[in-house]
Amino acid sequence: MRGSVDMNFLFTLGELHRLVRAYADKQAARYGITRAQWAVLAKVERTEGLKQTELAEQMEMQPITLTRLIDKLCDNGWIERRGDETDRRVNRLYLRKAARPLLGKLSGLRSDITATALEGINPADAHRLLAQLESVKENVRNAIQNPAGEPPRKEQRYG
Amino acid sequence: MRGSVDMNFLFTLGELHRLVRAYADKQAARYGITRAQWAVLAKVERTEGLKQTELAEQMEMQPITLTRLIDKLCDNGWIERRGDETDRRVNRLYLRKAARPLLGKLSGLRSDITATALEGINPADAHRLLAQLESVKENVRNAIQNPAGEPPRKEQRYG
DNA sequence: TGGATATAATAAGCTAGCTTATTAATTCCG
DNA sequence: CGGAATTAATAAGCTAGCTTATTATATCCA
Repeated sequence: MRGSVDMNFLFTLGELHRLVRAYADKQAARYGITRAQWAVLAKVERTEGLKQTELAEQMEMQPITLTRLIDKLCDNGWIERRGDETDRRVNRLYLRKAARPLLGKLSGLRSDITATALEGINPADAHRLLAQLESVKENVRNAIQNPAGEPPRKEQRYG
Repeated sequence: MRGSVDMNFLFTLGELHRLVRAYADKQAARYGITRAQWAVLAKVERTEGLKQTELAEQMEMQPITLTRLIDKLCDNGWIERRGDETDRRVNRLYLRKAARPLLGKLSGLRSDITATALEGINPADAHRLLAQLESVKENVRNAIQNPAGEPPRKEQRYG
């Protein structure tokens, strides 16, 4: 039995997230950016040319949530939307030069925050922790897509 | 070096939290409550008579955030505020009878959600995972209270 | 070919976080 | 005692999530 684990996993995650967000937002505010916007910027850095829907899916968020964050990143001149050449519904996202110095600073900040958060946990354990979090993510993603009691649906297609 | 861990901890936590919140909120909506309100209700169940400030501190949230959640729990008749007898600034929180059946259902739901999330992780590993998350919480709480570069301040007192 | 359906992005309005400021009550101490 | 400082709770207004609905464009198939 998971007994005592029942008591805590759901709410511990929420409390931890609240603390980490507060801490990261406070640090990132020095550079005029929030943690949520930073996450988007980091994804665009890693994979330029993504569609908004693709990015939203990768970040486990709804497209409308992403739209607002992108609005702010564009307002600050860090990224830009470019229309897709063959599908006029689609925007693709690219870095602008102004983002470069910021990205350098954020890279160092990410290391600092991670080191602070994981202090006292040895590298092997930290690695396993991350892997377990990814595993939990996968479990929850599956549960959302295939709710218990409903048969798993096939991939939807046009038509 | 933590190398690859740098890449992922901060944002993985955010993505996991988003997924779990979406999942838990969808489940809890069947009972007319949100996950955030549920967390407050569960704390009050465990420790009746808490002051709002004490509860906010335990939940790692700001008092004003808690005020709003309590408003809704009171509106629904699940808890009530009672003035402290010796300090008229203070509200203390108590369950109302109407919360009992709800709490029973939520208890089962919590087990289900935890089981879903931690599927495939054996109990010993799940236990260690929880302990590590608590440890990370402690690290971040300390970092917020004693920012690097500033000397740790003594406990503040009246006067 | 053209209507039904699907998709991409966004708008409106909600919850839940936050910071900063306000009000009422309490405590400290000169 | 009485003023200064502190604390408890809340208000106002922001960010970032969400659901539901809208608009424009693209695809499928009869």
